[in-house]
Amino acid sequence: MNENTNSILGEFLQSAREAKKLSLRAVEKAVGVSNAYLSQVESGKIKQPSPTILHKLSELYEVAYNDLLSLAGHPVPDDDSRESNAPRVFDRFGDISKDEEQELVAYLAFLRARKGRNE
Amino acid sequence: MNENTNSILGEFLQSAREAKKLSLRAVEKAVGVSNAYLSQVESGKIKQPSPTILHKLSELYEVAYNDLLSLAGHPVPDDDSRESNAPRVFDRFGDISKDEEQELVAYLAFLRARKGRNE
DNA sequence: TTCATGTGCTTAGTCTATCAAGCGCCGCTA
DNA sequence: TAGCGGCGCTTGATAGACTAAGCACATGAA
Repeated sequence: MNENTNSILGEFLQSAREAKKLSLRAVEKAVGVSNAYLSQVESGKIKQPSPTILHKLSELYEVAYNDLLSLAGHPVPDDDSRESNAPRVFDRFGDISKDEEQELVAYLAFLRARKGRNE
Repeated sequence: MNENTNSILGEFLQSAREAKKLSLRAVEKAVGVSNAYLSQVESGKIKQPSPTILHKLSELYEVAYNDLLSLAGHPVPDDDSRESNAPRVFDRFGDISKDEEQELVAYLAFLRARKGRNE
């Protein structure tokens, strides 16, 4: 009950990294996650890396983000958004009212202003 | 710098809960998340609840899990299918980055949640 | 040989999500 | 009036994600 070398997520990530012929430090440089942490994830010591980190790795390794989410034990969106017939809040970006459009425009301006200021 | 009390995720979740006429303790009972924690999420004190919790809430409140992920700032798996009918509304801005699009989607959710509550 | 650089790994610490316990405030009903 | 049960909220503690620093081993030059 103690030794967990069997982390499917860890093994999967290690395979993907080696397939790309990348060292832990190369990955650290590429995605901004410490090699120490990556090592622990691959060895199964860390069980649930955040979606943010999984997303970065999925892009680097060119594997499906959904798969990593699933392997990490996070709920995967498409899986059961179909199962429950929850009304989608955005049925698609499609029908946006004039008011909403105006607010979104303002908000986008705000986002860009803020981004320009930091960094 | 930031003492942010305005959390879009928090307001959205509060709107959804009140729309269902549920107390924090009722939600606690339903999904197994402490009312203390729910209170902090709604007030914006907690920034990034785990996908697992967001998923449970999305089912209870009958809102899209993807939307909650987005509001919480977690990467959302790309639905490549909707790439094609990207919102015409934003054409005037030229290119919108993925990040920006995600923030706009989140903000739209917030707008609509707020409208629903004041109605 | 010696030095330099790259590798995976360990450890100590920080930060934050999450919970258990308990507070004070209401609206009841006896 | 007292008391009860539900309400939102605060606080202290715990667990686990994540990093900085450094260790030990390897390779390959000078």
